[in-house]
Amino acid sequence: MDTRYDYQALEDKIYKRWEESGFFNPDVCVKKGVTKKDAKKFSIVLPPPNVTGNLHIGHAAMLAIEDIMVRYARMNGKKTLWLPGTDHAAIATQAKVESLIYKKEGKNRHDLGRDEFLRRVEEFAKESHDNIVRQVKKMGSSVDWSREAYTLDEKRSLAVRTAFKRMHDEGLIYKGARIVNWDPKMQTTVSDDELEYVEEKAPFYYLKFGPFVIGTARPETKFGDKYVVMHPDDARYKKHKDGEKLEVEWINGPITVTVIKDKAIDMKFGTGVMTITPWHDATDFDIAERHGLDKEQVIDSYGKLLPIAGEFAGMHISKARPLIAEKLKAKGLLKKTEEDYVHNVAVNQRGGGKIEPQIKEQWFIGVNKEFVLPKSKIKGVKSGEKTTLKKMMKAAVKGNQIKILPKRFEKVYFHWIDNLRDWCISRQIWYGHRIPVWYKGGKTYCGINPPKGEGWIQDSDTLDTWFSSGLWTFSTLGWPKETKDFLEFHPTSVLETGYDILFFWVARMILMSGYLLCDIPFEKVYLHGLVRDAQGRKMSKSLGNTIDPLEMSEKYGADAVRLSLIIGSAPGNDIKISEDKIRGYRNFATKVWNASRFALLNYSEIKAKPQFTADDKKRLAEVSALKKKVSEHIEKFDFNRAGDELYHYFWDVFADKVIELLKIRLNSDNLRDRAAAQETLIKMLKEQIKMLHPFMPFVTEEIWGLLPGNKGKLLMVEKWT
RNA sequence: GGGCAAUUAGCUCAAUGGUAGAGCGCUUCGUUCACAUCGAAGAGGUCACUGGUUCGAUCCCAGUAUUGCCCACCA
Repeated sequence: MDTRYDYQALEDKIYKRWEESGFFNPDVCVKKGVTKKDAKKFSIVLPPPNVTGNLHIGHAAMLAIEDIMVRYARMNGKKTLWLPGTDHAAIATQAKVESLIYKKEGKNRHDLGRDEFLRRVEEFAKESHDNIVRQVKKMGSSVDWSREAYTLDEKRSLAVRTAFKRMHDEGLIYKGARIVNWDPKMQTTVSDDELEYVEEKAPFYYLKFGPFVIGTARPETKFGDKYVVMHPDDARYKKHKDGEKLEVEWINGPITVTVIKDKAIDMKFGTGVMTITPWHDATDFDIAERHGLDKEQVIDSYGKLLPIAGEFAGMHISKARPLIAEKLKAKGLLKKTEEDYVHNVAVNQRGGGKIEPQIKEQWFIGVNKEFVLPKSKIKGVKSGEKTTLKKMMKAAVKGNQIKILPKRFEKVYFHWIDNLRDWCISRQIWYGHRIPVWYKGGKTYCGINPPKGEGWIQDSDTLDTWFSSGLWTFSTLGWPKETKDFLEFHPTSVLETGYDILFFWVARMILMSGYLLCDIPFEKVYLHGLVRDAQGRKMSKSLGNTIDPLEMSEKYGADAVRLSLIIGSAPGNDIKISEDKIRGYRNFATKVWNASRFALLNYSEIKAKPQFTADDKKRLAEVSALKKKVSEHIEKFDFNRAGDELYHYFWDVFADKVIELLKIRLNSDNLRDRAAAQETLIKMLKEQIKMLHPFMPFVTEEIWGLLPGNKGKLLMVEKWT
């Protein structure tokens, strides 16, 4: 046994042994007798990484946490499935490939055409996938590769089309002209959750509008204005009655406007009066809907003004804005300009442009539309009783059927549902699941397979990537077929992911599973924090503070990287990491190795019957007590404390005290005493190696195989107790 | 505007109703003895502040301050 633990040489070899054993697959475990046939299940799906490139340190944290749960469950005799896969990440992947191609060849997707472009994306996705698989393996993740899935593969596509059709036929999915977040750069809609707000400084104009003064940062939207809105309780405008008509001199001449009273107006903001642009603003759209007002388009999909803008038609809004302000000024309509007004501008999170709200024909999932669950397994939703997606999503968590940990995120979840609007699921991008709807003449057909007959044209839109992710807990198990896997492993035991995708993903899974299966997708949700640098800053390429888990694994071993991501951060809190911290845990791995080496060097087959001292018994009892504590912590998802206890017992007590005290007795002439010392040492070590396995699987597996009586055995399927 | 969290050693963070812990850093000493990727010893903290509950509060409660995050909104 070498002085040093050579993780570089060993980790890949160990992973290969695990893979070849087949024990990542629960069926093999049953077949080979390491798991009982009727054992309880423990199932978890891997949150599929996007095929946009490499795994980052956040993925490593996720893999470490999940692997601890999975290895613990497996060692406890559960029928354990950890199902891996990757996500096609529609818009993110398309944006990435588009930009790569543009940089390299100066071409955009339209230059290449849909087929060729998709071929390129697939090529990129494949490479990215292979890379991800390599990295997942490198971290020691005990996932069942035989069941690997991709959100865009054939089986998952069938699930998507089936889900779409069922929701479409129920009327939950509908096509409608509603206001959406339009990204003029990517030329697609994005959902509310995909927006990011950035502060922007812009001039803020106060304009004379008949007897009123209105404020705006966007004069370019004002061409179609013909309604002026104020709060019904606003005393200042009491004399103006709802529905009153006024003649007003405006940008391109006199217009007739109608007074509207609506409670959405904030009396304290500006003058308490505003004009509305229903086509280009969500709040305005809602007001217009409430009062049945006309909606007019002013800006086109590319951000250019339409003929309604008169002389400004065809001009891009960014260019037109100052010119319009000038014209207003010349006409004496501009009362005041506030420079450097700070407001938030919505931007497409996925590398897109500034959002221009537009009214568009899109596909939506109606979250307030009533339907009936035939055979509800969700507490709080009765079979045959009317419910809505919103109500159902709430009920699943409210009844404690799904537990979200840490518990504070339950509130966040409820709050999000309260604010939820219909989910826009269509995207005008090419990479993704094509909407399973076909048109011919005036006819529309929605089906799992294309309609028979000539001349049908499929809807050109694709689905929001989260539509397919929402099905992940069961599409990966074979749904819509009632497979053995599906019956055995669904609902899954735990869903573990970062709190940043609680809405995007966790909530959508509850929605999909609830409607399609009348059941919950998972029993528990454990949310981990975001990984930050030693100063608590977000890791980003521009800050240059990223820590690459692969590079760190090469340098210090995957076990060290895993421990550094687990220990020292409380559940749900952000995880701080630094190279120093990783080095610290590398030292621990070396410590474990050396202590084991010492135990082995001092082990011999002694015939004498060991005569244990009171101290020996006390130590062995200590280790049992430790196991109890560690088990409790793991079951409560408190991996930090479990790891911390193990670390300190091993180092401070076992290595520094116990071994030192046993040294004399290990050379004793009293054979019975010597045997007792040896036994105590090996037993304590074995127990600790076992307990450490979920946390640092590589070094412990290697040591296990070297311990007496373990030749050829695999620690990963040893019994925990 | 609403909500959530944090505030503990030089730095980054844990834990706990009974005069505080770790990693890294720092100081001193120590390598024939598993390990210098080490060991031993040590310095370093009115646990943000103010009240309250309690025999006792860093921990529970209320308030204040600062920081961070989430949601809504900014016409």
